[in-house]
Amino acid sequence: MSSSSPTGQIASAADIKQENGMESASEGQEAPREVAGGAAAGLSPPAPAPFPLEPGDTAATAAAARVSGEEGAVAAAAAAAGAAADQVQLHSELLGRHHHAAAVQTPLAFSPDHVACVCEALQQGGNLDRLARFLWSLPQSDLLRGNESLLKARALVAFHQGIYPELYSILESHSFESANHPLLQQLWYKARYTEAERARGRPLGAVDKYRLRRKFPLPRTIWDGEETVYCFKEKSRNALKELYKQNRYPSPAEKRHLAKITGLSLTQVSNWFKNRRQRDRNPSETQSKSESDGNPSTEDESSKGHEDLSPHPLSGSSDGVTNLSLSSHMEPVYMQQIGNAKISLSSSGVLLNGSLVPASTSPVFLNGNSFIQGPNGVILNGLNVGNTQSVSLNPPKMASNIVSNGISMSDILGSASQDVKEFKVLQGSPANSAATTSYSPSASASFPGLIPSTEVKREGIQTVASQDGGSVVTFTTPVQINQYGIVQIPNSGAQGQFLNGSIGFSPLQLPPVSVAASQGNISVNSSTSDGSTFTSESTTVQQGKVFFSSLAPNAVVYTVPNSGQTIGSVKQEGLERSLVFSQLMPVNQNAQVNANLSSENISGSGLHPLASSLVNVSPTQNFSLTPPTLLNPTELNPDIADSQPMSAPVTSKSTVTSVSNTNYATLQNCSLITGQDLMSVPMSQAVLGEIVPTAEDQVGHPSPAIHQDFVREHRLVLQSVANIKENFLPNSESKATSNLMMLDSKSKYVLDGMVETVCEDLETDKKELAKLQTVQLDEDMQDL
DNA sequence: ACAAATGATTACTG
DNA sequence: CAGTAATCATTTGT
Repeated sequence: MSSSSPTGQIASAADIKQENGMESASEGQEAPREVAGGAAAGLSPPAPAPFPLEPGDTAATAAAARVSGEEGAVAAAAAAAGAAADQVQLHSELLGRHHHAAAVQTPLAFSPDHVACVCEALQQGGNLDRLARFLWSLPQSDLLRGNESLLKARALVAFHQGIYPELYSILESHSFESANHPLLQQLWYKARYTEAERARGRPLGAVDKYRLRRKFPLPRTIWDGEETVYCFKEKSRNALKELYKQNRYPSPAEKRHLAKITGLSLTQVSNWFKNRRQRDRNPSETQSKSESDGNPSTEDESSKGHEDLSPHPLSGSSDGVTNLSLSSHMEPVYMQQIGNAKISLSSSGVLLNGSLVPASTSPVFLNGNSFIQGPNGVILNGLNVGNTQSVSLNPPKMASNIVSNGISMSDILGSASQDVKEFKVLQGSPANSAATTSYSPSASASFPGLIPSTEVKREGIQTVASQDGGSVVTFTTPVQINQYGIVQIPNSGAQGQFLNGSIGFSPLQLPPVSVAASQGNISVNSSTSDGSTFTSESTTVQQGKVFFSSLAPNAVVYTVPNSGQTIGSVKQEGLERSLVFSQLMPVNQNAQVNANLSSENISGSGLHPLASSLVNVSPTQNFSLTPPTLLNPTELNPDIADSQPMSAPVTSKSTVTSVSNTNYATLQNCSLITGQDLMSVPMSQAVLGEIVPTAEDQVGHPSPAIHQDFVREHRLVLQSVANIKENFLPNSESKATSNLMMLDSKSKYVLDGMVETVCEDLETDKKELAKLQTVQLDEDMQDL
């Protein structure tokens, strides 16, 4: 068909659609908001007490609340932020003046991160006027210049105020993270529509809008370039056709698999088949005769899909562990939006198994099957899972949040214009999909083919991983994952393998950073396809911002490249803001990063909460996790363990932890602003026991002993929760819990979801801004 | 503007 | 709950 649109720019429609909507359709339209809200509500409550955070920290509180998803909390946070905004002004001025001065001294200064947090909070709160005022008050400092949160805020304000040229300028001048694309795209189109409406004095029809979209394609700065036709990506459609050819009535399992592969929701897949059958049945009506006269079905295929059809284009790949790229494009951001949903997280963070870790840099979510992208972060979720399944994140909740970036997004946008509808859709779609959740179910999907791949994958996985089902993923160096869930490992012949079949994220690419690599760490950036991202970030990366590795099913390890040192500490010297995990290596040598997740079934639902939490932005800031390591018993030695603590520096209050669990490990943390800006979280080490998962034992029980020790030694809390699932992944109900913390029997707590993100800015750090004391900020916030 | 293509929705059935 | 048929709404092409 029209398939080919010209390369470049056209297509934006796709995105729109997604946003707008057709997708949303079935699963439940309105659900989204509610879901989000509802879920959240339950969760938050508990949080406060346990938190290590300091009492007075309003910001922190707000953040926490937000994380939890509770609306009220959010509102409160927003309010606080709003209040803060005024004061911030003053500070910001000071900041402007003194920013050179060491942070150390300046008592009143806000770091870019803080500014970003405030921006995010105000955005979420929907308080655009305040946001505008806040922006006005900011100094034109270089420090703030490239701050994405700030740019986003400026774009929102410009939109809200109807200053479209400025809006366009902002959107075109900076490459935004994919997580922010949905929102920014909305602003872009919405502004175009509004201008056109004003110009012609009458409301626009669907066709008019379509024309405008074509006329004003999205700039690549806010669009990954993925094209879609009638809402579906061509690849997805091809996969559907393939299966249809073989079987017009796919079983639920097949549909699920297809959904997973294509990134469409189960409903969409079902609708597609339904429509297809209907149209084949009575060609006269709908269908054009063109296709086939007689036998639509058969013919169709032949006619349409020649290429694909016969050979299985996709299928071949299935086996391939390594690379495949199906179609030409690699990395669209939205790509698969996970089928159901696209989730965007506002902040940055990483979700590992359900837990979040705030990452300063860029986040990616790797989920078992699906992947969610957040603005910055990545979630690694169960990468695969053993037997049954992977962990899935349910989008639903996430969705809501996501959207949320703002809860209020809609509000915001809505206020500006009438078409709330559109936005609504946006939100809705994700949510809906989420609801479906279907993704997870099956497990792996490695490949699109029509093949019921599950089996295959599993095998692979299990093998590698432990039997728990947890699988391990290893990347050697740069890894790329394509939409279909295949991971590519470029360089190396390495051994890196992705065991999971499930992982699917499209967009992620891991840049080959020499530095990182050398150290054995990998950094993951979420970048859009544009090279730009990477480029720019390279620095960051090198500094060690990132990465994660994971290990055993239980444990997760993060590694930080930077220092070189292995174990020990990561102090953060240079890095102030980024998170750093120190490293450790995972079991595999090869692997630089390992992610393990566990498997079993985690139901998607459980994750939701987490996800949701991510979404929010919170004032987190930088944090660093120190020690990472985790290791296997083997690998870890006590020594290491000891050492680590030291590293943990300074400051602050941190918290965090990781949980190991059998089923999955969670890492989370939270951050908050600390006096120093950094939080350090020591992680644990050994926590989980062995990396190797051999047994299910682990699954069942984490090794207590270790924990205890560990714990004691470090303040960290690591816990393994025996039933994480229960706690974490409970059904929808439990979501509430998630945010929070879990106490373990020993009374330690774990923070989950704290993260948040607002701090995407960490990047700004590159510049190495001075660290401003945040304390002040905190205080301010408190005051507020 | 018109028409075709396509995804989604609704009502009904088994 | 899955199928079918009818129908709507949007996307896309002319």
